[in-house]
Amino acid sequence: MEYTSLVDTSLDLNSNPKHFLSLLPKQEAESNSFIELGLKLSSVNDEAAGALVEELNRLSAENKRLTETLTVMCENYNVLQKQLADYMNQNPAPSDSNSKKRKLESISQIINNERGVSESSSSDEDSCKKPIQEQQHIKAKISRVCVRTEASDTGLLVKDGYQWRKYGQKVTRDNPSPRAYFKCSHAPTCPVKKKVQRSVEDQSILVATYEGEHNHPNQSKQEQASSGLNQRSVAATTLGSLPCSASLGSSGPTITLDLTTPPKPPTDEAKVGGNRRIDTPEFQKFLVDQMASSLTKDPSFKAALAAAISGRMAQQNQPQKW
DNA sequence: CGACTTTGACCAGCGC
DNA sequence: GCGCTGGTCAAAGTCG
Repeated sequence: MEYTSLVDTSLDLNSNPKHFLSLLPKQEAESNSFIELGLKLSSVNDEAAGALVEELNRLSAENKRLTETLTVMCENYNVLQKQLADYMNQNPAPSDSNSKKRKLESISQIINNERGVSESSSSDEDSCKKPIQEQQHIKAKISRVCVRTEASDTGLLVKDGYQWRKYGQKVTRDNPSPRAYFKCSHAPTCPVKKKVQRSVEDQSILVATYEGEHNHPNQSKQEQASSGLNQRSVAATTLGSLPCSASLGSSGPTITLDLTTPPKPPTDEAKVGGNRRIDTPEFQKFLVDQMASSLTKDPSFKAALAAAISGRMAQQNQPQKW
């Protein structure tokens, strides 16, 4: 079982447009830009387009670097898991069957820790740990999300679009920061629970552990969709409202890495309040960052772009009209 | 006044 | 069996 084979570490569809341009005939690729990939940005002036391309190139480079980092982490994970499997073989667990809840938790925590900090895991990730879980049954879907917050932000709030009701707080032994316990309060029957605690290594990172699956739609998305916003703008507005860099993977089946930390606008003034200086180059760059970040996270955008590209490639075989 | 948060008490699992 | 620990409950407090 290769962990790396289960994780798509590439986001090159959105962050490496050159890769797809290379799939096209050379002359076409040379004349093509991201604008011509169906994004209809023709109304944007050349300067803005150049900035966008430059930004995409920058994101591409960053993505590549982070992908390499993740690959190394995955390799380390595989090595550790192999060692763990060897250890388990040499020291078979006693057959007392009372599911060792805490033992399992500590094992998975070790594994998670070895896999890096800013990583969210999901049920698919759990399949990577099958040798362990085949021995120990896990009923609830457990996922972990790491969220970087402002250093000054001392709260334990992770904005993920759901409504949570805090029902407890504890100081745990292995971490001086208190752990907060939340239940999903949107639907009374929703069994999802969430634990939020600051990372031991980096106090600015909130580690949220989700247990279970929501049996209702995400409220914020629902509301915004019903108010006429499409998902892409929802993502943009959500990200824009977040004071942090978030890796959300609570409900999706895939591991989600936030490879582009949403940059803060150059001034708070540009970000909040009615005195918004939206015409400043800094704020426009911020918006570009936000949009690029949103687009890279949007699966539907990926699908649409893939469809556009494949459609475009299909057109290659026919007389070109554009 | 209802919803939410806080916080001490309680309970169950686990190791010794 | 006992103590430690994590998780949950529920009454009291807070807020809009």
